[in-house]
Parts: sequence; C-alpha cells; structure tokens
Amino acid sequence: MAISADLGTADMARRKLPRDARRVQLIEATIRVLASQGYARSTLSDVARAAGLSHGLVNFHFLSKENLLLETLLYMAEEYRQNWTVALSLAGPDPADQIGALLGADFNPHICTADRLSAWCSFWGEAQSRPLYQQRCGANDAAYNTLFEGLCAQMISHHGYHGNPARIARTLRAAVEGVWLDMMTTPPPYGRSEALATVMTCAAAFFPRHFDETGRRTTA
Amino acid sequence: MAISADLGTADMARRKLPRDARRVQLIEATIRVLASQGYARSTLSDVARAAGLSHGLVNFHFLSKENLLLETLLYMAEEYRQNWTVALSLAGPDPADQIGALLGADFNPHICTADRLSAWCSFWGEAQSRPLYQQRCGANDAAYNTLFEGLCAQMISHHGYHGNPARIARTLRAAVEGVWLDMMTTPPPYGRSEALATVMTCAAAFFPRHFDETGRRTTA
Amino acid sequence: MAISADLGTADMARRKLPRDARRVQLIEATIRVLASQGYARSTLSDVARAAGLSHGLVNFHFLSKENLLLETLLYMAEEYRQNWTVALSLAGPDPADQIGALLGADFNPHICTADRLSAWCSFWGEAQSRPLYQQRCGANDAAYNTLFEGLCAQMISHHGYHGNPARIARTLRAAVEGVWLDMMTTPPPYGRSEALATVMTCAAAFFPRHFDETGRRTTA
Amino acid sequence: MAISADLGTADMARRKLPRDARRVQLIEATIRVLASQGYARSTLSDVARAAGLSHGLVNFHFLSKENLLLETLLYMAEEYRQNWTVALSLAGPDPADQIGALLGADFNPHICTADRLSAWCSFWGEAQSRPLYQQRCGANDAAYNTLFEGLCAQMISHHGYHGNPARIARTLRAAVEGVWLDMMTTPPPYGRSEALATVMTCAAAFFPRHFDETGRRTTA
DNA sequence: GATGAATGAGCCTTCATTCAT
DNA sequence: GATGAATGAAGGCTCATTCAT
Repeated sequence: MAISADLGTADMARRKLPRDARRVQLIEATIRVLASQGYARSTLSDVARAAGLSHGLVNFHFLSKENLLLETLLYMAEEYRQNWTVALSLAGPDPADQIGALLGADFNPHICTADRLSAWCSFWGEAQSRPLYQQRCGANDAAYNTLFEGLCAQMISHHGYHGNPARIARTLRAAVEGVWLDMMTTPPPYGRSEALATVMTCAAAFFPRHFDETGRRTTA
Repeated sequence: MAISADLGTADMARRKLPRDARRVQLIEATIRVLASQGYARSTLSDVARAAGLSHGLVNFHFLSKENLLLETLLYMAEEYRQNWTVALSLAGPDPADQIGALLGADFNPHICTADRLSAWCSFWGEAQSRPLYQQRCGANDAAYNTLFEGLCAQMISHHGYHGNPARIARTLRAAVEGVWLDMMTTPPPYGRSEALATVMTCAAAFFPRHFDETGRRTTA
Repeated sequence: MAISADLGTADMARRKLPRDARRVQLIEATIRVLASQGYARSTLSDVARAAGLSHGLVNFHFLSKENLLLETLLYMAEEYRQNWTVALSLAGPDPADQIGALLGADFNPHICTADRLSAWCSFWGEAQSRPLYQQRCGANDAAYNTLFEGLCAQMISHHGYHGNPARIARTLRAAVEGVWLDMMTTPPPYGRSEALATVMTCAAAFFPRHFDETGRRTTA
Repeated sequence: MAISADLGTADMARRKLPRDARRVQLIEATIRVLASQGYARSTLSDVARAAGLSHGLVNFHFLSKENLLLETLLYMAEEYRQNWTVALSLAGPDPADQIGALLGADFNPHICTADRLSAWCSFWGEAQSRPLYQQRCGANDAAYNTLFEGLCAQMISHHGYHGNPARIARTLRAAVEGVWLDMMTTPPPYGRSEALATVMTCAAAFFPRHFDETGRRTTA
C-alpha cells in the first residue's frame, strides 16, 4: 500500500519506523480479522494472532481496543481518500474523464479487496450507534460529495445533459455503495468487473454519450 | 405491517401473554436495541429492559442470544417480503406500475423506520462472517431479483427501452441499498422522501418516459 | 415395588392415594434422572419430563429440589431396609442362613437395579459434604451393623470360627459396597450374579464350612 | 508424592509462576473444594478462592470447568498409579510381599488423605453418567487388576492356597473400595489404621499363613 | 520494546422458585 | 390440583486491560 509506505517515511526522522511499521502491521491484521470474524466477534487476541505478535502488544501500541478500531477506520478512510485523489489527478480535464476516474477508483484492486470490503461493512454496521465512526464512513466525505456534485453539474452545463446534479451525484454514490454491499453479500462470481459494469450502467443511464457499460466511452 | 401492529406498547407489560405475542414483543425490542446500541453492544439485558421484561424470559422464549438475533432477522426478512408482495398485488399490470410499486414499497413508512434501517445495517455488518445471516440479507432474495429483472425485461420489450435487463435491475437494487445505507449514515434532513426521490431519479434515467424524480409518471 | 404399593395403601382412607401416588411417581423419576444424568446435572425439569408431568408440579409436591432429593434418598433407604428385613424374616434361625439372606438381599433384582445403583452412587458422592445424606447412606445403618456383627459373633461362638466379629462384619460390608461400586464402574458383563459370587467368595473365606462361591452351602 | 509436594502454600500467592506450578496449585485447590463442597456445589470461584487466585485464571489455565475437573481426576489417577508402582518396586519378590505392598499403598498417608478420599468419592458419584470419568475411576485400571490377579494366582500356585484368583483379587479390590467409602461416610474415629486392618482381615481370610489383621505376617 | 500471566467486569446461560390462570 | 410463563440469583466464560519480568 502506498499509504503505509508514506506513513512509514513521513516521520522517518528517527528510528520511528519500527514503531509505525508495527502500527500498520496491527491495523492490517485488524482488517483481516474484522473481515473474517465480523466486528462483534473480533478480539484483541485474534488481532495479535493474525499479526503474529503477542497479546499485550496491541494495547501497548493502541492503548485500547476502541482506539485500535478507530485508527483502523481512519487508516482505511485515509487510504480511500488518497486512492481517489490520485486517480483524479491522473485523469484528464473533462468532467466525464474525472467522473470515470472516480468511479473506477472505487474498484481499484488495491482498495476493493474482499477483506477491505468486509471491514468497511463491519464499520457501517456499527456506525449507526457510534458518532465517531459515522463521521468517517462512506457518504460523509463532504469534499468528495461536493466535488462529485460539481462534476455532474459540469456534465450538464458543458455536455448538454439534464437533471438535478445533486441528485444524480447521490444516485451514483448510492449505486457504488449498494454494489459494494452486494459484493459482500453475494457469492463469488459477482466480482469487481461485474460490479464496475453495474455502476457504469448507471453512469451511462445519466450520461449516455460519455459512458457505457464498459466505462468511459473512448469515442466520446 | 399487520405483523408488528401495536406491539411493545405498555398494556402488555406483565403476566402470561400468548406465546407468539411475547416473541414478537421481544423481537421488536431487539430491533430497537440493535438500532440504538449496534450489534456488538446489544445485550440480552438491554433487550429485556427495552421490552419491560426480565432477562430470563428471553432465553425462555428464544433459547439463546444467537437464536434471538437470527429470529429477529427472519422476522424482518419476512416482514420485508410481505411488504413488497402486498404492494405488488395492489399495482396495475403495467411493468412500470409494478416497478414503481416495488421501489415505493422499500420506503413504506411501516418498513422504512429509522430503527429498522439501523437493525438491517447491523445485520449486514455481521452477515459477511455468518452464512446464516447472509442468506437472509438483502440482495439474496432470488425470487425478488428474478421478478425485478423480469419487469425490467418487459419495460424493454413492451415499452421500447434498451439495455441489459439484469444489469438495470441490479443497478436499481444497488441504488436502493445504497440509499438505505445513506439514510443511516447521513444526518436527519435526508429523509424518506429524498431517498425515494434519489431512487426514482435512477429509475427515470433508465425509463425516462415512465418515471421522473417524483415517481411513476402519471401521464405515461 | 412392594414399598410403593404399601405407601399407596397405607393412608388410603381418603383420596390421598393420588397424592402419594404422585410423590412416588416423582421419586421414581428422580431415581432414573439421577442415574442417567448424575447428581450435579439433574434438574427439576428433567425429573418432571421423566415423570411425564409438568414442571411446576415438582415444587408443589416437594417444596424444594433439596427436599425432593432428600425424600428420594429416604425412600431408597427405607426400601433398602425393608428389603433386608423381609429377607431376614424369611430365613432360618441359623446365623449362616441369616447372613446368607442378608448378603443375598443386597443383590435382589428389585433393589439392585442399574438405576438404583447409580442413584446410590450419586448420593454417596454428595454425602461427604451433606450431613443429612451421610446419615442415610450405606454403612451408617446402626441397626443393620449391630445385627450383622451379632450374626458374625454367633458364627464364631456356635460354629467354631475364629476372628474379630466386628472386623469380619465390616469386611463383608465393605466388600458389598465395593462390589456395588464396581457394578457401576465396570462395563456390563459384570452383572448381579458375578457380584454376588464375589461377595460369597468373601463370606466363604471367613466361614468356609457354611459358604462357597455360589452362596450358602446346602450341605453344611 | 513428589508430584504434589508443598503446593498450595502461601508463598506462591501472586505473580508469574511457571505454567505447570500454577496448574498443580489450582488442581490441589480443586481437590480441597471438591472435598468440602461436593461435586455439585463446587464452583470455579470456590476453586479460585481456595487457591488465592482470581477466577479468571482458572479458565486461562484450564479453558473450562469441565476440563479442570477432568484434569484433576487425571492428576489423582496418575498420582495413585505412581503410588502403587513405587510401593511395588520397593517390595520383595514374594507375591505375599507384593500384595501386602499394594494393599498398604492404598492407605499411604500421602494418598489416603481425607480430602483426596472425598474427591475420589465425588468423581465416583459422577462417573456413572460420564464415560470420561468412568475410564479413570478406580476399578478400571486394567494393568493394576491384571497384576493383582497374577499375584493371587502365584499365592495359590506357590504357597498352596485354593480358590479362583480372579475372584479373590476382585474381592480384595472391592474390600479396599468399600473401606474407602466407609472412611468417607463414617465419622472420624474410623481412621486409616482401622481401615487397613479391615482390608488385612480380608487378606488374612484368603491367605491366613501370610497375613493377619495387622498386615503381612513377618514370620511367614 | 515485547511477552504472556493475572485480574475482574460484564455477559450469556441455567435453573430453582413463584404464581396467575 | 395442574400448568407453564415469568422471575432473578448464581455460575461459567470471555476478554479488555494491567503489569511483572
């Protein structure tokens, strides 16, 4: 993960690296455990075992289970943010290109892992009763939403489409999340490519001249 | 839904209720507790307190916590199924009417309660690691999916639309689930009507002559 | 059981019969449950189920579990006492006949049931920590011991044997109890007849002219 | 027995004991608790309190109550086996010496404690309904029984006695167990020496030239 | 830093007892 | 008398947290 490398290099001034490396190691273990056990059944021992470390070390690095889980969520949220940010920066200036980049980023094999999807799911399930989680879960990234809505508005104004940009943006966002849920709930054959195709079908419904089921229309 | 009518009210506080009435009372309490505490933090004592009954009674009627939660899920799944079944039977023969009825049913105030949405969310979060939950959660109702896909196919063949019916159906389904997730995650103002409007926006994108943001076009 | 019939007819003056009949029914069920579950795992529900009666009835008739178990022990102790009393009264006047009768009585098929042996075992296991049980268990029947010791003394004085009558009596008693324990602990083939033969082997060791492995020597 | 030497004393109250030492400490506490409370009333808290440790530690070391009790039984069975094995190895080659050693070993003050007798009793009481216990309780040590029977056979062939060796062995075994039971059930004055004398009385009945009430005849 | 034994709060579960019907 | 729902105390078990080594 680019993010973990960055985290490691950031304050690398001193031998802090082992410290952060341990943290990332434990967080990655937490993600795996959340995926396989679910939130309610995940224990610190499971995490320690998954990380190949000793039981007591988890509290040493994260002070509490509560905190470990929160940091795991923050880690995934940051990872997610960096992912679409990078994708966006690599895309062309056309809003269609940018929308395509954002939607595609959600299915980037680095992000859209079975384990990570499951872990997200776990957090969603708990978010309702935990304000701290809620702030970091999915649809609450205001920057993302504003950006996406702006891109939809540009599609309308620049490319001659019609409709309420906020609602179109929200619809596409909902489709992505719904598809993510399906990927969890539905048996294997329903993979990343079919998921992406489903989302692109939705995009094509709104912007038929710029998208089709396979993604951004190259001939647009 | 008739199933849940009037339960949890004060008058049934004590002493000898018919077996099924108590079960429903406890299940409704479980839904409320799941909504407010989340899955991981829900205890039998919470459920008993929410129902105004002793905690021993929960095990008396449900044998185990595990089982109580499973029965709660089954109860909600059945309630959900009945809800769209009824809505469908009341709709006209036109596939557009039936699709409108199905989508609207998902936002029926009886079903689409804050508590119920939260409870569903809790189960989704755990479903990944529990096959028994997974079978009953959301996108796995084969009958529903087949039906919905058939209706989309009819829209195409009867009303001159284009596209892959399976993928359109899946997209609409994903949009509904995504919107449900948003309703949980997003603060209050995002209510049932806005949620329904979002889903209808999606339907309108696929079947513009038969739907708009407010629902089924009356003049179609 | 003769004893249960007697209990039933004793105060049969009025319709007390159903009352005592129920008690005996529950006690017999308790014996079966003790035998199959052991003391620690026997519950009132088990007893009720084994008796084919309702749960609440046990407390109605016996006031408490503690009391039910005590009464069961008293019932078995009384049954045991009657058994050897009757056997003794049917035996001839010779001390050898009486000893033979007493030893044989312990393996009377009515008394020496698999269930009853197991139940006795359960009570023995608990007796150490319950004075009330201890008084009624096995070797504490003073009347029996005095009697048996007297008979051994007669064997010595009348039939020319040697030894300490108290100790011989105690040895025979111990052999009976040890054999009972073995019958519980050892797999099936070790039945009543082999058990009796073992005890008779012991008697024959002390009184060889009057006993052999098969019991009282007929030609003595 | 070396195995149990010095355990349960004050100095090992707290903090980091080698794994096995803690296990033995807890097992010894379990024996004491079984003796004073009986099987049915023994709780993990009792055991923890008796050991001066927290109750959580019991499950930490033994995983479950069930397992703690089983391990306690195994510990006592092994202790018992070692006891007679050692006694046998110290005895002379004459079968009479060896039988005397085996019978005496059963009343070795290290083994034949009030607590241990009570604990054995508790297990016997439960053994009927627990195959795992049954295998380890008393009369089922095939090696012991075979050995003992062989020694009785030697007494017959070498020293001119008569009788069925299997039955004599079983009788002596039964006497030992019966006497053990009596030691539990009967009030104090009935101590180890009287118990041993009773068993020796039995041995003397079968092998009068080699045993008397006080044990192995020295002049044989 | 790292380890894992030790602690104790909290939860699920069992079950004797009560009691309305 | 009989039934079985209801209660609540008590116990086993889990597990986050602490801490001596």
